[in-house]
Amino acid sequence: MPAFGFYHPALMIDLKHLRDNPEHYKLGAARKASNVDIDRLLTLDAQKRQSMTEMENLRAQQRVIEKEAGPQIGKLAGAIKKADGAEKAKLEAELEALKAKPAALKSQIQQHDERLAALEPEINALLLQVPLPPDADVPVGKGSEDNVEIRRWAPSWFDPSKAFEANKGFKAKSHIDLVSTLKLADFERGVKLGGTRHYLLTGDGMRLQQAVLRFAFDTMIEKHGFTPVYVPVIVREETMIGTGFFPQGREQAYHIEESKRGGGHDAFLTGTGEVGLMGIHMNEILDESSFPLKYCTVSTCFRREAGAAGKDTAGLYRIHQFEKVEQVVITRADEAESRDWHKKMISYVEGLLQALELPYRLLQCCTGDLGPKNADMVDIECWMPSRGTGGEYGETHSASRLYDYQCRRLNIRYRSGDKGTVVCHSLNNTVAASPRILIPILEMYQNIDGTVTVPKVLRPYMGGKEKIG
RNA sequence: GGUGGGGUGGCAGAGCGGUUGAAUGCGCCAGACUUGAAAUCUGGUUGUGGCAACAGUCACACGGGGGUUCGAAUCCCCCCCCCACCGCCA
Repeated sequence: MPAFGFYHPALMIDLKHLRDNPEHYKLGAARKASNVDIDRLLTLDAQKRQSMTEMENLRAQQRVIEKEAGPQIGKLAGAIKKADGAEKAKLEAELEALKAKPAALKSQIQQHDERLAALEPEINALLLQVPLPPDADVPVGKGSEDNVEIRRWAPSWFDPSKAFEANKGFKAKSHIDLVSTLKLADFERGVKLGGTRHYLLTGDGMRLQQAVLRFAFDTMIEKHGFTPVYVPVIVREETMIGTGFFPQGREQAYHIEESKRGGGHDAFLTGTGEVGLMGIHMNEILDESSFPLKYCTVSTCFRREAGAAGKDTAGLYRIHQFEKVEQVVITRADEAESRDWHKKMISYVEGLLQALELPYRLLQCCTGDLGPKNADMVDIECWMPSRGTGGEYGETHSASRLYDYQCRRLNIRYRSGDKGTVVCHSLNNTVAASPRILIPILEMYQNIDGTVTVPKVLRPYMGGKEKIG
């Protein structure tokens, strides 16, 4: 593996493709409500290439002169040491003349070099902001309100089109009430320790979380053949940029300013295990025969929730720290294969939710709801009886299809016989995020007497326990 | 935290001011031999970018950035990373 080097700026997006298809990228940016100035980027890029071509020609001249003059300079310098008087002065003049030739070129080269240095920061900043255009089959829309439902599923014993009470014969309590009476979580002490949006999970609350995570993790490893990995959650900025979370998502991540303490480098806390998993092969050239790489991790996730002030302030829905089982697939650059994996990764989650017997629906996210790095995204939402009035679906999973956008930034490639080195494709999807997933579990499995039945598949992870409370 | 040693092509590992984009070995690809395979032999095999895009051609890159020099993988400065030993420690 190469030692850590900064990503190559040209690897941020496929610049060649952008030059050939500017309208495609402009339309893509517009549909994602990005205001990146692609025309400006193209202008600067053209200037840069022109300057580069001129500079390279000068360099080539310089190299020719060097090869001719170099040995002569060496000889003259030797002769000067031995000579004296008029002879010495003459030789010195010759030497100066020889040296002057490449020196003239050098100053011209330097001018181009300075021009390039002046252009590059703006070009790079623009390049980093160009989003991956959404796929043509992604519905155009402004935000989450324009997302399109794909399908629903519910266990035979629950019909989400009817109220909870009609299904179960009593009024649903919210998970906030349930965790309070059953002593599964402690918000006051969480806030005392960590501030707003912090919490403790206690007793069977903690145990239930461990059970879901372990069930989800084991399913991915044992049933679907994913490779289990434990990854850093404290990473360098390059990793955040490479995975596509920065620069746009910078405000969302906790920043550890180690450089201000005089040592090392700054670090950021990751908001998802995806960062660690995708970072594994940063700056590597992989063997095509190793594909697909299927990684799964469980990690603590940190999110500042900047811009979400006042939203979902109560309960376990939106918090700063949580646990998540995440799946990631890296594969060869093939659209059909990418699409196929996307479907598979979603089906793994459906299998899991069906095993847990939680009603859910699949949402095709519209263009306005996609992040910069997604060509396509499908959200999975679980039914949460206490949300809104009479229950609502709430997001619990998100499955992204990224083409080569992320691998390009991370510089992850493979050798392909006829096409040389090729940038890989990557995909990711949540497997289970807790405690958010505890909301539908607790609320759906609550009983009229205030107890909560433990879902069958989780009982082996709860010491056989069937009921909480 | 202290002291010392290092970062070179897919991997291992030479080179330590000029013709070295880089020896050698491994791996990989093609060919020869073979009924086939192995072994052996021969040749090929870094990446990125610009221009042309059939072939090609030019430039840049020896952790990253800057400097010295006519010329740097080789010398100097800053940064990042790794390793060894000591100290501390979940």
